[in-house]
Amino acid sequence: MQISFQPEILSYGAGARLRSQPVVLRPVTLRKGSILFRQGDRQSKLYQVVSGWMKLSRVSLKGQDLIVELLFPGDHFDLHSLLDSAPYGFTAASLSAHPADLHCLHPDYWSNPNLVRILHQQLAQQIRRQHEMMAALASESVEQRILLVLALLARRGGRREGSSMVLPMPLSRKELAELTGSSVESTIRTLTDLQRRGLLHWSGQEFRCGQDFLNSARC
Amino acid sequence: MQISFQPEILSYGAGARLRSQPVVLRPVTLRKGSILFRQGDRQSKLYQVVSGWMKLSRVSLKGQDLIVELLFPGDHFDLHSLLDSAPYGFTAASLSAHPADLHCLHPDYWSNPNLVRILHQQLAQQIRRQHEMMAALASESVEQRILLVLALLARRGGRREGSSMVLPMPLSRKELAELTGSSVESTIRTLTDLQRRGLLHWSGQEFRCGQDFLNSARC
DNA sequence: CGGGCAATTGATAGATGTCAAGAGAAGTGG
DNA sequence: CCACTTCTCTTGACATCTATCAATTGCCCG
Repeated sequence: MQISFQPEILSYGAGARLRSQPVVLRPVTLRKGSILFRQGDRQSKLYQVVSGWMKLSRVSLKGQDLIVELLFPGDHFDLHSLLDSAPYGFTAASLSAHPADLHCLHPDYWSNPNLVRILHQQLAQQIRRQHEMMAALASESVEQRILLVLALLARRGGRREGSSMVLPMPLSRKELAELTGSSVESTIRTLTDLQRRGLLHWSGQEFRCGQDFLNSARC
Repeated sequence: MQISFQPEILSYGAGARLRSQPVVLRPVTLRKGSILFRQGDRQSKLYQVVSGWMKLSRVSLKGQDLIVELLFPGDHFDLHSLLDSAPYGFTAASLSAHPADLHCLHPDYWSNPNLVRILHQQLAQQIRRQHEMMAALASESVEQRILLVLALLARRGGRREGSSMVLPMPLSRKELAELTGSSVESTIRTLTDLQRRGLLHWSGQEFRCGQDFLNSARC
């Protein structure tokens, strides 16, 4: 079952049209779980997520994957590989359970002031989310880290239903573990524990939990 | 004893001189361990580290501090608070054992293309370091995380002496713990363990270790 | 039908946080 | 200059969280 999710594709304003150039170079479609580029690749392009979700992940010394960033419709990547021209520090792929549609943008994005403003905004928010995740990884329990991810998903794709929140869970258990920096087993144990305590319910790819429960993830 | 450390203060090129405006608005001097701004403050200025070290830290839910970024002479901050105009997400302070000198830069930095290029470079490197640290926090031991910090200090202020590296350790044990996301006790235990195994020696604020030992921290 | 993968549960070991206590260093005030 | 306080650094004992290993189930896909 596909989760409906209204994309917030941003318009680039008059700047692009005035120069009568198309901003979108070409569309890209990814099957579920397929890789767009790999850690170490050298080309640096600008993509925008149109539908579906993308994950940016790196492998650690021990061969474990860590999802460094989760991308939603409207998000651009990779912003910082544009700033320096170093090779990609991570692998970009669609989530294992969902296909994704992307736009590969025209290389002269820097001449479009509207787009540049959007990119700067997204870059700053990305850094803030990373700080939050670093703090959580450093000093909080697996439960708190999962809560943080749930709060993120609620912000980006959740809807209220009475006093509870319904949020999409496009991630497999393995991906959720890679995003929270814990093992699959610990992640599952924590989820079932939350369900047993009546704080969280799920069916298929939808999670449901109390509003105040999510708020306890605030930093 | 003060550690000598050659600052790599970058020149801003002809752009600033051409407009015959001074880039440096005013100098700032911080005593050891004093706070420049706090998490939640709303003013967003651009500073450059001239001498000494700065730390950017945030407090987690449990009241623990985590050092999110360590700044060396030549580094600018806070770059991403300039991009959006949200309040600071962390507290900026000099290290507890060293004073620091800063430059508060003129607010029209965006019109200086040379400076913008430098800022973009530093921003990208900062994000890459954060990804590295996130991966380390998620899946590596305290020893590996300390090694990562030592490698960083070696890159930024170390010197070779024969086959071994001598590197400055401006951080107190507490700060080193906050930077590696572990408790002070675990940090100390790991350090003494490394010394007992003959891999690391220290006297005062200088650490000495083998080159190949540091290389084992590479990702 | 069979193979492979995701999800789940149990048992166990190991790493690390927490608490407690003491030594040393540094700052402060008389 | 000396007592006093305060903070950092250090070590030990212990509890607890979480990774790891192992095994089972169920599902999807060929």
